[in-house]
Amino acid sequence: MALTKRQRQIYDFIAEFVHSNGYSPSFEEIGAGLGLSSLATVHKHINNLEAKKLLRRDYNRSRSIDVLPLPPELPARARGFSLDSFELPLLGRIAAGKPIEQIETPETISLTDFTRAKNVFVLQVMGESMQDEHIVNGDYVLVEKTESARDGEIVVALVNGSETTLKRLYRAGAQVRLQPSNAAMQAIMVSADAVQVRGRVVAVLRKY
Amino acid sequence: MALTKRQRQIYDFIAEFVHSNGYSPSFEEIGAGLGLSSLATVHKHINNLEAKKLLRRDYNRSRSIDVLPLPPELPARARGFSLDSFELPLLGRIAAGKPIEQIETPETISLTDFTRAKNVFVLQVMGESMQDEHIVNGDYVLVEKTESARDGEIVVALVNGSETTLKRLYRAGAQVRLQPSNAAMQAIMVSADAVQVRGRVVAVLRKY
DNA sequence: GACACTTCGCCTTTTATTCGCCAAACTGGT
DNA sequence: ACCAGTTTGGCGAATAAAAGGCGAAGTGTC
Repeated sequence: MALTKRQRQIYDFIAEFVHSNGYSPSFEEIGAGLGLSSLATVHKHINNLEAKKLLRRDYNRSRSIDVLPLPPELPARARGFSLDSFELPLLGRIAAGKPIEQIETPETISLTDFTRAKNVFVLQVMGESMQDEHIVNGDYVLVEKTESARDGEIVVALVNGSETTLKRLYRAGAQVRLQPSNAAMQAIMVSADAVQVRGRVVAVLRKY
Repeated sequence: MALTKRQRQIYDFIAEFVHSNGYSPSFEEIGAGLGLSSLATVHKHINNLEAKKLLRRDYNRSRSIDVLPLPPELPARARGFSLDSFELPLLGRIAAGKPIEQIETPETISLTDFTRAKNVFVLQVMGESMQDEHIVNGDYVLVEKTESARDGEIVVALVNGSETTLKRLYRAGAQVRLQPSNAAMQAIMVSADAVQVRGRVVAVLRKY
């Protein structure tokens, strides 16, 4: 009993609404958000979603919708994911205290840049070892799988076949310096052949 | 049994009051804080919130309201993924010096969380005003367009109709505190009606 | 006896329910 | 490939019920 596209949109809209407002939307707001002019339509959708156990609500109660968790997700591979346009408008630049500087030619920022290569994976960072780099506990790093890295790049490295770490890599002759980005921590010097590069960090993502 | 808009405001007001005063408000203070002239109205709201297990109090006792915690919000992961979504494998967690902790059930991290609402735009951050937040010069912030924001969220705000800034927003009665995340900078206090929220930051992205 | 909470009746606004009707999208069978 | 039947998605309007609000009089604590 899977969701239809439209049901999916309704569910997403409600979940998003609750997430950002802290209370549930009225039928009218749902309709407005999805371009529906009749509350009857909204009502029908809500009933369907309730029957599918994705929402719960009290009869005739205003704003009483509770969003229930979706059933566990299928592995991404099994679904065939599309790399369709994944672009967000880049509206301008901002600095505290100054108005937004409008950009003449509206650019977009594409998140597909990262997947084009198709050998990108994500790691969640624990701890504060990269704090001087402004990468903090809980952040996600997008890592491009590669065996080579250039000097100064942040890499995921396997040291002595056992420890995997996230550090900046600098070559120094036959040696390699793995430099953490935390003033309180020490760099590690190891011979080049004891280090295997697993990938390099191409982006950092933090969700609020 | 979700909250209505007004109930949410009442709850937030009481929680904020207790947080900043250390004791709970009288019905009159609640009424004054929310523009209610009748204590009967306040009373009704308190009863409703009590029925929803968000407050607890003793019958007929002054200032006896206890604020109960809100039910936990669904984690983003449990909320959304769309079928044409675009996801990257989340392989594990990493902390400098420790091996990658493998995740039992390979999760994925979805970037479509951000586009679902479809009213997301991007701003590039200039300057160091958010450095304590680990948002630095050149980073991109993904901003969800919205007029309302909850306490403590990072928002894009228009102040006095002219200045647009990126700050954390805290309500304090009829005033609003805009808090920069840089110890060297001062917070701004302005009356609530001089501030327009343009959007709230949902994610930070940094490209290398 | 203050003061703060409670209860009552009544009103307005907001929100949900339901009914009938139609179009488009899927489903299964020859 | 086509037809029939079912589900899904959609409209507007009339109806009904919560939710939000008021003032005033009553009641319980300190």
